[in-house]
Order: sequence, then structure tokens, then C-alpha cells
Amino acid sequence: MVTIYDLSEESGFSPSTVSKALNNYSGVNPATREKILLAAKKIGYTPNANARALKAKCSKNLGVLFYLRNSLDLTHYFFIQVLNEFKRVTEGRGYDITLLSKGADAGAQAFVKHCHMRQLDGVLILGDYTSDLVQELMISDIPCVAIDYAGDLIPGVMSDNYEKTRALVSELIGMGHERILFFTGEFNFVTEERKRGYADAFREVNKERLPCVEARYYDADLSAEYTEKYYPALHPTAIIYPDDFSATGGVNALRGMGLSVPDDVSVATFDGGVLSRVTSPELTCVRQNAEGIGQALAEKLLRMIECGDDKIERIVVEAQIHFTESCRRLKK
Amino acid sequence: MVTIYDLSEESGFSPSTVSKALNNYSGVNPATREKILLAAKKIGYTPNANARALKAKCSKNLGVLFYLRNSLDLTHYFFIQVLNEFKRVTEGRGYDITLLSKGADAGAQAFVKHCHMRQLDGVLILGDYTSDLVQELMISDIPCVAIDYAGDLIPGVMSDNYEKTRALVSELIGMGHERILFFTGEFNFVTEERKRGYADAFREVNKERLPCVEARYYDADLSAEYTEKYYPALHPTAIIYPDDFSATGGVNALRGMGLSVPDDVSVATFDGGVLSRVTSPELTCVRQNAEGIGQALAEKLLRMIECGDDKIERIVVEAQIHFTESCRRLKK
DNA sequence: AAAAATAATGAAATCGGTTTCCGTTATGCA
DNA sequence: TGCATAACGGAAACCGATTTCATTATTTTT
Repeated sequence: MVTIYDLSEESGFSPSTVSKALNNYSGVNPATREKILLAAKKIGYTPNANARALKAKCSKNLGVLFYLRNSLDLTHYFFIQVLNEFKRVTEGRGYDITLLSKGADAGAQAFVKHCHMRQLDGVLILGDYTSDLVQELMISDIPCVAIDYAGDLIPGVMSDNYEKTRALVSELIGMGHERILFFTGEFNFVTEERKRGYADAFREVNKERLPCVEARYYDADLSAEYTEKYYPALHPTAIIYPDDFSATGGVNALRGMGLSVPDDVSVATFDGGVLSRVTSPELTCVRQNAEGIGQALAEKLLRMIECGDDKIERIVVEAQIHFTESCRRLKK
Repeated sequence: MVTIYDLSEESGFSPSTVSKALNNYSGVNPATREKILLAAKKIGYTPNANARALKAKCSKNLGVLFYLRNSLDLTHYFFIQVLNEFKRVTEGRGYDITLLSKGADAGAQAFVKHCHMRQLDGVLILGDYTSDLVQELMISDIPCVAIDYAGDLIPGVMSDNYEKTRALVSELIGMGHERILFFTGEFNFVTEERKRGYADAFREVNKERLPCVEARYYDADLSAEYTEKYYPALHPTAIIYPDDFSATGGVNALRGMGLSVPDDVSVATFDGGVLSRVTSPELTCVRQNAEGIGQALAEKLLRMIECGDDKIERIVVEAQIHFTESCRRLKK
């Protein structure tokens, strides 16, 4: 390993001067700096991030916590898109990303301990934030941001769920749909916002709405089951699913019941990821802006770390309604 | 931060003894060890991984490189499953995972430099291994493993592509299909193996096969385009796609041409992830064992790091052929 | 020309661990 | 009882950076 001492010897300057030169500190002669940089290139010097972190108290390393329904799982297709953009932004600013885990012992404070151990500068939380382990992390001294979080422990970034749901439902009502079945996701802030939007769209036009069916899936099979159970009971002309998995499962179930989308029933969903794009017909959706969300999360977290920004705010990233032929206008 | 010195003071033993006790070294009285462990719990001691790595020359940290078509991208649905299992295994053995990136300057040796900087103990390579940057990494002194790699620089883990393709095609031939169109993936070892299996299945029964169509996609739109172009020209009774994205795109294109799957044309694919499961009908596939592959990668890499295993081998993980109604028997 | 201010550099302490080496005490054996 | 050996514990060096503070050289001020 090539160290700063080797570089000191090679360039003829002391380690302290070398360090200052490499870090662009003032108080180093430009000519000296040049010589040192040249020598560094010559002998192939790479700084040791661990040594740096030890002394500097900052590791330039961020943690990412994927925590879904009490298990660590990276395969969530929407969150991984968010992470992808988060990574792009933070790595451009010189940060690395480490995947959080519970560690070997996995007792209380598992995540907090993990962060302290690696001296992580901050953490991105994706997923369930209700678990104790995650709450401990939010309360700790480690800067955190989360997606879809609306509590007052840390900042959260989310789509404008109320507004876009209201708009989507209004549009459907305008197309003649009055029996719109809304399968909601699990109970949380996002779901509540969407339900509020759904209810308000009907309230605006003084119409009666169907009861929402609470179902916490992200699971095509379960969604199929619910569809088979509730369609015959409620006879909706349109169905809204809370995510792509549920929607594709639901569409298949409808087909299985001999129904055509959109001739017999219109379908819309949230997310609008690759799943809803490859099904035919492509599904109408409230497409969340994964890139925008990832970017907003990254920028907020970096501000917290680098600028001491401690404002616990909700940052809203506009989603987009994407209408396709999966929803059709009903004739009067 | 609670350090080993605080723990030394609290327990009444010197830092060196404390270190030995914590690391389960011999030469420490069990009673002493107990006292130290108790004190550690009491004051909430968390070891500093950076300090440890600095001295111990081993960071207990692994790098993961997602490198697809010259860009760093985490959203590959199959690789992310592999990584998920890789992570589960390695974190159980006390390792953390850091996502590799090119760093700010991004010149030659970018990945190698990144590894040295963080003192990574080893690297998992997912994706393109043809790029110079990845080759540099393979040649370096850092232990690496890769998926679907069959060169002689590092070990590789892969499915039994030849065997399973041969079996799939044989089965289709047995069902009466003779005009089987095989859209292959990009040019690499995996594709060559599959083509060999395809060809051998026809050779076994002395039948003429259609020419394979090379297409490097993982892209539903592109696959649709190819399907629209080649179906009318070759009139196959069955089509095999190289991945789920291509398959769903292809199926939609076929439907667009007024063809039914499987009544007019049978369809099979590789991977068999969530995409091929939610389409209707669910697609026949050679389902790669993502968990098995992730596990094999993890175990091999850990053996290389911990046991000095330097055997450059190809590890084969059996895939599974999953037949569904997307392929039908042709009547004589 | 002397004094003061400024710029450039280096010596040394420090971060929080690990590890080598050595001294002390306990134990086994004759 | 005396001696060799083993077990235990601690002092100190070290890993590779950063940072404070002192020192020297240079420039500016009076």
C-alpha cells in the first residue's frame, strides 16, 4: 500500500504538507502542491479512507436501510429505483453507500450500532418505519431521511399523493365512472392521503362513493384473491390498485373471470413501473417520480450532514398521471 | 463515542487485554473475559470498524459492482435478487456491503482505486465484465467473483445454460414444434452455451433448425420490434426469448399482431422472474436459481478471502425448467 | 534598518483500535 | 524447596491519515 509517508518521501515534503496539498488547504505554495500532485500520480497514491475517517470523524459513507415488513430485502422494484438515483447523486459528491444490516448479534439498537461501528455520516431509510429498530435509528444522533415518512422525527420525501389521487378519480368520474373500487395499500400516511383524495373527488361532485377496501399487498396472488372476492360483490366499473404488483395480479384475475380491461372494467394503479408498462394494455397510473425522489432524499441528507440543516420538513415531489387505454369513457 | 480505553477503565483491564477478550483470543482468563464483556454491555461499547481495519488490514467489507452496458445501475431485477441472497450470507458472516462506484475523478483504475481506498476485502461483480475498468479489477490483487463469467481471471458462477436450453428445446420439439425461433441475448459465454444447447437439441433428432437471431436487449420495446420484424419472415410455431423483459415485450407485440399465446405461437423465456409470472399466461421458462447463485458467489468469495482458496473454477448452479400453458402441443 | 506581519513548511500528537513482546505470577514436576 | 514452563496481563509501537502549533523564511511597515 502506498501511504502518505511514501508520498512525503517521494515529493520531499512532510506528511502534513502533503496532506494539506491533497486536501486543497490554503497555506500551501501552489508550486509545492503541483509537485506533490505529480508525485502522487507517479507512485499511484490512493488515500486510505479508513485512516481518514478515524481521524476526521467523517467517513464519507452513507448507510441505506431497506427494511420491508420486518425483513431486510433489496428486491423492492420501486425503492431500488430511488436508491439508484440517490447513489448517483451522492457518489458524485464523494460519498459511498453501505447497505445496513442487523449485524451478527442483532439485538436492540442493531442498526444504530451498525452505523456507529462504520461511522456512517447519514442514513437513507427505505421501507417500513414503524419497527422499533428503525425508530431507534430515527431518534439517534445520526442524520436520517426517509421516503414516505410524515412523522416529526426526521424529514421525509414523498409524492403529492392526495392531489394526484383526487385528480385521477375526478378524471374517472368525468369519464362516467361512479362505481370506482379503491383497493388501498397498508395503513400508513400515504394510504391515508390517497383515501382522502379519493373521497374528496366524490365530495366535489356530490356523489356517493364505494367503500375503500383495505388490503396490504404488493403481492399479485393476494390481489387476485381480493379482486375475485370484491368484484362480484361491488360491481365496480373501474378499479384502482395501490401498486403495480397488485394491479397485474388484479388484471389477471379479472381476465380469469372473463372480463376485459378496459371494455368491462377500467383499471388504474400507483407507481407505474416496468410491470405496469409491459402488461397489455399498459396501465393508467399515478407514476411516482423515482428519480426526483431519490434526488431530493440525497440533497436533503447531504444538506443535513454538510450544512447542519436540521429542519424536519416534508418534501413533496410531483407525481405524474399517465392515462392509457386501460381506462375507457363510459357512454351515458 | 465509547472507545476501548473507556472500556479498559470501566473494567479495570488494559486496552490490550480488552482487545484480546473481545476478539476471543486465547490467553485471557475466562473470568476476565466475562467481566470485560459485561462492562462492554454496560457502557454500550461499539467497536470502531475503521480503526480496526486500519490496523488489521482487513475491513470486513465487500464491494459490489453493478456494471451494465457501461453504466452503474442497480435496477437489474435478476442481479438484485442475486445480491439480496449474497448479502444475507455475507452479513451472517460479519461482512458489510459497499456499492462500488467510479469515484469523483473516474480515470483508469477507478474501481481498483475505490477498493483500495476502502480496503475492501473482496468484490462481487454483476454485469458486463468486458469493460476495461472491470478487467483491471479482475487482474488486480483484490479477490473477485462474478456471475456468468467463464474466463480464467477469476472464478465464475452460472446456471447450467447448455443443458437446460437443450432440454427445453428437446421438449418443445417433442411437442411437435419444429420452427422454433430463438432470440438470443448479447454475445457472451452464456449466450453461446444456450445456442449450443439449442443446436444440439435439433441435431439429436436430425432436424433442421431456424437461424438464431442475435439481439441484445433486456428491453421490451426493442424486443417487440424484433418480434414484429422476424415473426412474419420466419413463421415460427414457438419463440424463445433471452430474458423476461424481452419476453413480455414480445408477447405484447404478438398480441398486437392479432396472435394468441399459446394458440398461435408458444413462448418461453429465460430467468422467470416476477415479470414472467404476472403476465398471462404465465410464461414457460428456464428459471435461474437466483438464491443458489447468490449463495455460491458468497461462499466462494469468502473462501478466497478467509481460506486463501485461489482456485479459478466455474461453479454451476442448476436452473429449473418451468413449463406452463404458454407452450402448447401441436397436433400432428 | 529594525520591527512586525505574513506565508510556507514541518514536528508531533491524535484518532481507536491490534499486536508484539516482555514481565509477573501460577502451576507442574523432580 | 528449587526450577522450568505455562498462563495471564500490560507497555508500547503501529496502522495511515489529519490537525495544531511552532518554526523559519519572506515581505511589508514604520
